[in-house]
Amino acid sequence: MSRQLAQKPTSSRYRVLDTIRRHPNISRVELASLTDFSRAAVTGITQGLLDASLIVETPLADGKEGGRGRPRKMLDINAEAGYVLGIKLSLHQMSFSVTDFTGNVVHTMHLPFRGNQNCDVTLDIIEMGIQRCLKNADIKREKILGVCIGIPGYVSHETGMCHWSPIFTERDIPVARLLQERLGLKIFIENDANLVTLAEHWFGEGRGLSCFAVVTVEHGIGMGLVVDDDLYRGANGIGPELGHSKVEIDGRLCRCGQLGCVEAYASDYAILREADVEFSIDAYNENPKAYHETISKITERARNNDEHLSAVFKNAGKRLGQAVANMIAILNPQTVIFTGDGMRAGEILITPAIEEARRLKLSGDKNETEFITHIWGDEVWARGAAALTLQHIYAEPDEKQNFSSSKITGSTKLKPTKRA
Amino acid sequence: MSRQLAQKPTSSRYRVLDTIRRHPNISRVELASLTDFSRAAVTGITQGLLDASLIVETPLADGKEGGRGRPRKMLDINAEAGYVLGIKLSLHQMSFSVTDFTGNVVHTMHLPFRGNQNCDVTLDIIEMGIQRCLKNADIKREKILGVCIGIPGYVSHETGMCHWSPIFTERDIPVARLLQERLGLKIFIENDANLVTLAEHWFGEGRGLSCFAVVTVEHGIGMGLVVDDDLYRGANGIGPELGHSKVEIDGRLCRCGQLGCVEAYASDYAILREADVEFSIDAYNENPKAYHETISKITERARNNDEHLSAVFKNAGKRLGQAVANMIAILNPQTVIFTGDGMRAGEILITPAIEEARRLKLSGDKNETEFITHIWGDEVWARGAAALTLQHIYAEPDEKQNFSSSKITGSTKLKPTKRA
DNA sequence: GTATTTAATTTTATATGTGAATTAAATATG
DNA sequence: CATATTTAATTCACATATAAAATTAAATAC
Repeated sequence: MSRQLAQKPTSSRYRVLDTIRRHPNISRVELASLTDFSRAAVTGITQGLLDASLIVETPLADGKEGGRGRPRKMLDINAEAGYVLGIKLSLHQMSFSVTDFTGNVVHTMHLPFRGNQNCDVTLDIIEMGIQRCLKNADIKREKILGVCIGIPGYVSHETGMCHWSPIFTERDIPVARLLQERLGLKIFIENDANLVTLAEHWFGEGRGLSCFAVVTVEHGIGMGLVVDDDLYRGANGIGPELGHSKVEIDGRLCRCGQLGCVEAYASDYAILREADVEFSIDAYNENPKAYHETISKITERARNNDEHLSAVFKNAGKRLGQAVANMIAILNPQTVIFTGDGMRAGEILITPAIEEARRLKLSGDKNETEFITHIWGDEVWARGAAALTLQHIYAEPDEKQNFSSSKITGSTKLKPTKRA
Repeated sequence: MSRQLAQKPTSSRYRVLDTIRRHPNISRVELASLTDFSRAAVTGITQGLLDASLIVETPLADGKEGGRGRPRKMLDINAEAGYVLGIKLSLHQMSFSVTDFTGNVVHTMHLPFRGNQNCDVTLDIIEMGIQRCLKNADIKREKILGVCIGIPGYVSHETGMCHWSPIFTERDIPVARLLQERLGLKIFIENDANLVTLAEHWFGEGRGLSCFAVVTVEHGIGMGLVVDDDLYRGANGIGPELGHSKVEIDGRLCRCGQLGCVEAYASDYAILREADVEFSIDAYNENPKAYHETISKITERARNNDEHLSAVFKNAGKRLGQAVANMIAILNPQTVIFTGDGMRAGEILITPAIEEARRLKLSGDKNETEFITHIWGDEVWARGAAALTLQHIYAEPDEKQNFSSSKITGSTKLKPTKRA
């Protein structure tokens, strides 16, 4: 069991790279004060990173006027130091994205796909998709530092196992190991909501926050949690969940078989059910495309003041707010970020949710939890996949220069043989 | 703002001390393998700890037969390396306990006390109590390594501030600083539920678990959470809570002013209310002793099959179980430990709670959350206070032998006058 | 009594860091 | 315009923590 990133990494290399990432166009002196390293140490560490081409010296950015004294030499992450392949599995398609070393998406590709198939078939498609994506993006395989796959369901990042997912018919699949054997690339897997959460932390509304929750509203209600600047992964690597907390004991039937889960009130299938649309709970699996179209149609009608439908959305929102209020009452995060496809419904769902969550909040509470809604682009999960992979790359030890090569590399950098 | 233990400590000293604590009567070789230090490093580090008298060499414990080869020299925490003073503030009394360096309680003392008084008065009593407790225990002040105070309410360990507590009339009191100034001792403060949680982690049912929740049932419903072997302290240092999560939207009135909180169903005042006892919500503050006696009486009657009362307890338990089920659905901890004074009600409250929590659990879930009930002794919080203080002591750097004492102090430590 | 085994320590080497002094490269000033 | 000043970055000397290998220590097995 190759433990992946069991501890939050604290190597000097990680700290410096992470600080440069969060403060682009930074000087060594600023780095020293932000990282609490001495200037001397920063010189050494950045030299190593420059040698490895992970960072580059860049001109002083506009607006940062230089005063007196020796001008600062600014540093930045080298976007071309390598690339990350992010893959998202969902029930109706696979998405492939290549991001550069700063987490920017440089190429995206979608493959049609029917989930809930045999594991080998799915892995075949993934493998094929990776080849095609790299070819389309015109990126050499050697430049890929890692592949990260976002999977809905119970996924343990640490062990690389997928314990259960709607994507696979089997349980407990060692996805990371199997793909590593097929491809010879570093493979990471993670729950899809966690990837979104990580993306918010690195690039989105969670920047600078050390304790916040993300609520994703889509086909189901997902959740991610950052605690102490780290993803909360719960026991056995199974992270936090919101969808199956109860908003009404023994209430509506949920697709999990339980009664009263918030998903049974606020997810898209629950909304369809309340809207009296003739879709069964399994309709999504049977024809995801038609399903999505129906959702869009209904959302549009609710927006246009269809009385019944807007009441349905409002009530779904209230129920979501109740679940979120409970989560806040328990965890007291700084901020709750709402995101996901369901945000397309916009105010008709989220405004009632936030109102209800505020209404149920302990009054007189000093530390007000802040609510943010964030309509994500399709590439958010890919940036999360990049962030997760880059965390690992940042944490790797410097690869020592192999001085034994051919050329007599001159004296400049060679240490004089120790002890005269 | 002196940050207290912002990061989980990882100094070699901490790792070794913590490992010895968790594995009493351990040899250096075992230490090396458990800590991942080399044997050489362990020799050095333990030597330093022996010099500082924080650990001692002890004879091989029974049952650990020595085979061939050089016999192991076993190590243990030196119980007499120093003492910790733990103080618990509650509305009707203050408790003072002295624990030794292993966290064993060596002396306990209670002072009658009426909470909700002026801060200065309370601090006076604390100061007086500390003096008296040390005298009674016959422990010299110099042997006290730190004082840790458990306070109900919103307490930030990191800043030493008490933002709100039923104990004080004022808000935002820098308790740690004020007492430090009065006493010249290291002062730590922490939420009382967190101390119980820490005690479970170090000494109780949480040993060896890295992610578990503690639910305390007393006058209110409290909660503590250990994530990744560390106390979860939420945003602004305000930790997790369970009491004000809702089990019925717009249900019963809670003393917090909200409707439907689990406290309004399962705490002792809620039980009194349901039992139709003529106690107001404020009765506790007015006469805690009589209040406790009433609770005991009612509990006894319910145990003896008073039909109405046992239904009241059963329903309270179910409500508690519903809140716990939601907490589990959200956080997915390995284990939930029930504890607190309310455990005296025993099966008539907790059995229905656990049954209800199990009933509402996502079925087919691989990782079953385990439920444990733990009837604590009165000294649990004191051991938590000890654990918290010892964490800090463990993390301190070794105090270097001061070689400069009498002999020719000379130039060694003096900085040369700047710039020759 | 000697070989073997296991534990602990010592020795030597190395990595990583700090603080002080130095070097570098600009602006400010008389 | 030469020089002082300022700020950034680097180099140097030293401290510390750790590991790997060799050595010493203390027991049992034969």
